[in-house]
Amino acid sequence: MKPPARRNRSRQRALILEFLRQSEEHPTAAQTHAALLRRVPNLSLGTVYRNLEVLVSEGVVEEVPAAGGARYDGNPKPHHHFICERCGAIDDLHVQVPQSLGRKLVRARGRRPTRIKIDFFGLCEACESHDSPAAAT
Amino acid sequence: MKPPARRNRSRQRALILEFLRQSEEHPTAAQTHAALLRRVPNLSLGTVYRNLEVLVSEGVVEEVPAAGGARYDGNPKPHHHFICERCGAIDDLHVQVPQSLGRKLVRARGRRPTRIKIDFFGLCEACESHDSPAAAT
DNA sequence: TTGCTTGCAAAGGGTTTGCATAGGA
DNA sequence: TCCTATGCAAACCCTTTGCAAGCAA
Repeated sequence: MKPPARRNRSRQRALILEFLRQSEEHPTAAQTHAALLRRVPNLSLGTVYRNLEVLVSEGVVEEVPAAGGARYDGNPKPHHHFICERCGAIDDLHVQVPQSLGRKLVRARGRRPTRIKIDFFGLCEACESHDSPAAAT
Repeated sequence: MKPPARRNRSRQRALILEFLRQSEEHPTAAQTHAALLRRVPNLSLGTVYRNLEVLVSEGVVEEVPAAGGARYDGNPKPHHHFICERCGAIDDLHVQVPQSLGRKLVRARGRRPTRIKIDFFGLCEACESHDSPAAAT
């Protein structure tokens, strides 16, 4: 089997998790690093990456592949995303997934999904209000 | 406005699109490059990237952000993905999305999604059959 | 003391870009 | 001819890794 890795507590890891939990913006590794630099002046980017990997493997943080680099989500509850097609901002959504979706899939393919993630694309509030008639793309 | 870029036909671009359309595996740029190298011996990776960008901007190819690099999907019809949690393989699915999903979202947030993408996670057939009791992760 | 963690810096891998040449309309 | 597209290689991220020193248990 796989013995759960023996780990020490580390201030850095705790701060990274805290930051991701209180953040709403699904930060990248670099953003996380920049934000924590104020509190841990010589925090290294490598440490951030290493700890993100640990947190993801522990299941307390989710890695979200995105154009321009992975983003990290400190929300442990299953949820979905609303992604702005203009600025790329990601918002958490807690929409209930109809059971029928999973059932359909089982019927269609004989596959049994363990997890379903839905991405809704559209304009976020900020971009929608900036959406003046003459605006360029 | 934005005058649609004037473009020449190019053998390379045509072949890239053809390859993505006939492929079922959502290839990466590198895989696309490797596959076409047989037919265009000195095709350059840069050309592949440049053309993928063009095809994506034309809407005939979809870019799928994924861990380990972007993947490209030549299927122009809206569809969803079944992603193997073990090997990362991506399968196209044509499950019908309940209208109610979008409606719920509009009610909950006042947002109007233009597009909904669903990722189903689980084990692909190959990985499921390899899933012997003593198998390591 | 033991061995997990960190910082730092170098190395990797994917993607983009500059430039001179080749090719399509 | 005019302008787009290509090939090649260097440049650019983002991410991973090696190593010696630091810290938790």
